[in-house]
Amino acid sequence: MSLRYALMALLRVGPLSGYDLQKQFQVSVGHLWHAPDSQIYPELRKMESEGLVVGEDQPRGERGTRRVYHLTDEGDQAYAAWMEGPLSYARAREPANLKAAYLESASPEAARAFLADHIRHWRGELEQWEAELERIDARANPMLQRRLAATHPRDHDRTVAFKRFGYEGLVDRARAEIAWAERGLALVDDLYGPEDTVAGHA
Amino acid sequence: MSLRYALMALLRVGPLSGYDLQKQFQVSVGHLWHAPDSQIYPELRKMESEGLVVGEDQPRGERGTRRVYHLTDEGDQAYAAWMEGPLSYARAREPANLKAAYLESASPEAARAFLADHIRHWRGELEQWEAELERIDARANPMLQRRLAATHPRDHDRTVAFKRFGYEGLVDRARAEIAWAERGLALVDDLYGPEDTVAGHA
DNA sequence: ACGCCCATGTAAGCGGTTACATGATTGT
DNA sequence: ACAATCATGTAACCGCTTACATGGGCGT
Repeated sequence: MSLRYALMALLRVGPLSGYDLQKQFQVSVGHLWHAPDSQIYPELRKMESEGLVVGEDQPRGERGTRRVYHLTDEGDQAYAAWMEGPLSYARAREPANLKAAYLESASPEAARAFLADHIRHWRGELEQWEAELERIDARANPMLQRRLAATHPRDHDRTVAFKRFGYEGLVDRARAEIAWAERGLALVDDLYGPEDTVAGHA
Repeated sequence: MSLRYALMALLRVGPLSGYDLQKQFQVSVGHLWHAPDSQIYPELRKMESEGLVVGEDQPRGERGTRRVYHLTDEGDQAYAAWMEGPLSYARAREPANLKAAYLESASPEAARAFLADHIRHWRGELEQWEAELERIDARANPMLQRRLAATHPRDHDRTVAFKRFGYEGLVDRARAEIAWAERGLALVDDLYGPEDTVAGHA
């Protein structure tokens, strides 16, 4: 239910073609709310049918066209309503914690592999988000630049500060997941004895 | 895709009727993986059709029946395969962080309300999970008691330790969310000036 | 007799995933 | 000429949500 608001957040700074929107999405708001292009195109059509955006077919070369989407007043109001209203929270559904709670039924090797993989996954996410934080601080993200160019300089610090704040939450999350899984590895050592090192084959 | 493994984790300690399973689910593994009863009954039927469980209709009173589910060998193996294999991770899709990153387009009041609500939500979750941690430490959860009764005393510490570990991750998460949102409230004060207190109407 | 709990679902719809499908344009 | 990338989708399926639906059993 949040995809459309993520899309509108981008369209609010100016019209974009479906393709450009999708590309910008992947390197900006897509870090916060993932969506593949195969979901974005249909969602735009659906939003158009609901009057939130209008699509304008523009010629491209001889035969090609590209569809440029503009946010409508109605879309702007829907976005504002989402921003002003409460968020609904989904109940917990955490596969990693679920599995962790029953690790006594896994082999020690599988338990270690699971935890190592958890660390690997969240380290990867952490890198992405930290890199994005740096781009935000440097005001280097193209979408952010467009956004700042479209707003009064007086509001720039606010815009940057909130963007930073949103990503900081993800960074905190990733760090917490990594720390948790590291404690898990120590716990496995405690319960089963330290791992035979890979080098210990001889 | 994890629901069936959550159900099998319970059925592994012994057969349960759909109803009992659903009830036990809500007060144990349901904290880690939420599912309403309207999802559990059909999932059990589906698992039966795949041979993971068998359902046995037992008479109840004169006309009533209850369907008692047993884990099959095939189900046990599927559970083991899940435990031994890797978990697949979903890409980030965090409505709260998404909204946070665009809070400059909300009124200060809405921003504060959002953050306060975030804190309220996660405090509620935190309470649940901390209460569950206490029940784990006291070995007071009925499902945990059944589980321990069905396993060798030598393995009890492990079982309890991993269950604790799983919930600790959720507790960490909740604390991180609360700390983040509190920083957010401070940030809003910084950016817009401190809130007029409710008492400040005079 | 009544109400609460036991007991088990169905149906419609939504958001998302995965895989597939097609063709035009631009730069080398 | 060819490749990369621009550009836009469709179709099938899956897990989950929400609301609705029904009836028996048991304790007071």
